[in-house]
Amino acid sequence: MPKVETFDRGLVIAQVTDVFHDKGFNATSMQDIVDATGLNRSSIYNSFENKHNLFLECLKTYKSKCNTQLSEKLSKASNPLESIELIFDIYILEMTKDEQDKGCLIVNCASEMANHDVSITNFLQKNQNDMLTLLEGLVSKAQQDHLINSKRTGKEYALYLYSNMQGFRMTGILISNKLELESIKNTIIQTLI
Amino acid sequence: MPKVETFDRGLVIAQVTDVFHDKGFNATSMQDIVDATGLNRSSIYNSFENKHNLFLECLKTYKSKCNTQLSEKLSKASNPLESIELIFDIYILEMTKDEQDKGCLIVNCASEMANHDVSITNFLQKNQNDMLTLLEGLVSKAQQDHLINSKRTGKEYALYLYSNMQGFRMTGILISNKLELESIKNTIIQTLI
DNA sequence: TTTTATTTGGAATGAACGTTTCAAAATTAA
DNA sequence: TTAATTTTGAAACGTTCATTCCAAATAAAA
Repeated sequence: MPKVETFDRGLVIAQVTDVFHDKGFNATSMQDIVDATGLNRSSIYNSFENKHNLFLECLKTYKSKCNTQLSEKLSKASNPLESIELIFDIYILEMTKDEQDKGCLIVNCASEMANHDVSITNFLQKNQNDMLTLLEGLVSKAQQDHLINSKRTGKEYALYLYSNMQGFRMTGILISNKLELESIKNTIIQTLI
Repeated sequence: MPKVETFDRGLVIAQVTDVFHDKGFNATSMQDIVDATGLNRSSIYNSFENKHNLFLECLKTYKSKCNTQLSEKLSKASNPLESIELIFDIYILEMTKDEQDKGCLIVNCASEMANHDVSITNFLQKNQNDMLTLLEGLVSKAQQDHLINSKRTGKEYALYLYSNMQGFRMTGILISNKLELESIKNTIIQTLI
């Protein structure tokens, strides 16, 4: 019976994500979103409820796309230490692609909205847990293979790497020099070996 | 001849900084600032020109207060490696003081506004240079005293530490567990010794 | 083809935004 | 005490904000 959505939901989310990624949540207006998508206001509200929900959906899609891209690349690594290195290589590639980086949507969101909005904070907590679990798995496996030292537990190194990933993404906003970024990466890895 | 400002400019800046620190630039309204200071709109505009200028002044005051606090504490360190450790200890103290941390005003500002506003970007660049210079000085001195290894140059370790400081401040927004934060700090330092 | 459910276009909503205006109040130098 | 100069208070400015409304357009089901 009903008329059906004519637009490509995935494309729209991608377009909106670009805007949010560039300007952040608060500086992005509904008008910006209308302009970026070419959709009518009504269609946006009809399909995404409101700005907040739309942002949350962008966040979730961004996360799952990052995870997909990550596991694709990591599958090509020959060992878990190389996997960890690859994570930073992916970031370096992204940061040096454009002259100035927008940082990580999720890190930026944490800086802007953590502890202010319940649903956002929940998302960030869950994202953090997922990342820590992934990292701990990699570190533990690498420690079993004696690729990473055992001065600290897998949990501790996971936390260290997680903190470094956030710092790395922040640093990349102002520094886009490949050599400097690679130096940071190598120093981070140096701790593990 | 003139009537003179009756309010304490330093206090007002401190009050406004609290609001900006908590909510960020875009989510803070002039009404929030009026409420926080008890001043009249006119007085604010008369004394600080506009919201943007006011924010910039908060940012600069925040930076210089941090630097003052930093050099006070660092002067008590018995050697440059201890100084570096103290930097992270100060952050840990701040992060665990309140249940949930607001992060670093400057890191948050970088995430929200870098590469969007010229005067802000200039401030951030200058702040980054100052921090890197300070860190390089500490590392180089510590290397001369054989407190820090020479696997990498002072510049490289400074960059590593700078990136880690940003990550540390971001991590502290969601994690306020002292043991976890100390573990991260110790792992960061482990690289140097 | 008609019915039914839904998406659209475009205008309108009221609230909140940063900023301005201007007369009144205040203070110091003359 | 007067004159000069600035800060205040309170209201108003025009603009933009997120969101809503409703009629028109649309498309699948009957």
